[in-house]
Amino acid sequence: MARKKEYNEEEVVEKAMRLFWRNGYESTSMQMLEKEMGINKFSIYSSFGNKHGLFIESIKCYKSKIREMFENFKNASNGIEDIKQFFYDSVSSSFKTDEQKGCLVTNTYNEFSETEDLIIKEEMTSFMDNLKTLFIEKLKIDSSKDEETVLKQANYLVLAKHGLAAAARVNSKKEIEDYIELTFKNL
Amino acid sequence: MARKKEYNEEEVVEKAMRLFWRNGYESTSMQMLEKEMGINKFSIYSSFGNKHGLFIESIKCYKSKIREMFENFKNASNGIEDIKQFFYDSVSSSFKTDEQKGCLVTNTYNEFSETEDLIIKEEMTSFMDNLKTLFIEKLKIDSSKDEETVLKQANYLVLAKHGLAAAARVNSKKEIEDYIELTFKNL
DNA sequence: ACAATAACTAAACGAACGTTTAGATAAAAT
DNA sequence: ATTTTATCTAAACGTTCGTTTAGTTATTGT
Repeated sequence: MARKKEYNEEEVVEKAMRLFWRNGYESTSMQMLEKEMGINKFSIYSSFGNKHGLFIESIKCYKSKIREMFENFKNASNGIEDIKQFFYDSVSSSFKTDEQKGCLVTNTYNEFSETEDLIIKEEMTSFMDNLKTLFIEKLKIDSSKDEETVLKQANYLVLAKHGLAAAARVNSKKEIEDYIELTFKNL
Repeated sequence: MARKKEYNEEEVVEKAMRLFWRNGYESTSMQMLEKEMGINKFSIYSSFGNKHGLFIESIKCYKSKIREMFENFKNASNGIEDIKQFFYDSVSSSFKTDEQKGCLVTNTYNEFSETEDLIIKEEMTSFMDNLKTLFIEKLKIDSSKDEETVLKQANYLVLAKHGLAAAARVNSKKEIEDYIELTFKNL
């Protein structure tokens, strides 16, 4: 055998994730990643293959970080009120620090909207489909709604969530809260 | 004197604008611009200084292209119904061709959200402030609304418009129409 | 103690970027 | 017709990018 790694892969990938979250994929250079992760290029390449591989791991890391929030959402039983709480939760990290903006998955969805990167596409689609299914589930708790209304409102909420994540990058807390309140006014 | 330019600056800047609109600023290279504009690098630099200067001119070109839509909106007198029509108008160009996605200003707003580029910031802010003022104006036509409600709804609409432009890049026509319809049910 | 080998540092790679420059071309002014 | 000068083509500039490679260091098993 030989010497051991001086870093923990899970730890450094979380640091990479935060950097990608802050700057996006293209704007984050290997040089910046070296500095942020505290290890050098050789180590990054030997652990993650290349920049793309590191990014995929970063997205998976992000997903696991927000899994708890998703579980809370899934297990709640107040219907629409839970969706609203989920909206608030999903922007709360933007308030806590002013470094992480919006949602990494949504940011990526926008940055890669014109790309043909199938791996990224799959990660995005699974996230969005999952979200829509959860919305439908919550909306159906109100049994007075017919199927068509549920689907329409689910579409609406997915786009609203998407827009919210985009807006969270540039708008103020007050503007965002006004937006969430009015979004749920009529559902 | 000497020979004349073989190209028209207004014409080539419009071609550049379409390319920036399609790909964003960073992803559009001078090489792509050469090809799309039909002139070579030297001509671009002598006419617009540099890539940044060309981009600023492209944004101005975009703004003048949508000015007509803004004028129609400004001169209409049906209040909220006009805002709704403006939302439909602002995504209609995404339907006509599937090349231009969303709104160039909003795309730029997102791409440059972390930058310190003051010229771009100013172009974005003036656009967004202008939009909000117009929304407030239209909302006030309904005199039963108090000031606070008007401001709250204006915030809501600005974010909804922002989100719509983001969503227009990735979502289907049906999803977008559902979104617009439900957005205005909350007012 | 020593050989084996994984993990480290640091320099270099080719490609692409935005930008500049040198030289050929063509049109207006004299 | 000749000179002047703006516009053209095309090659080269210096940087930065993601990636690879050569060589050093340190830890483990024998």
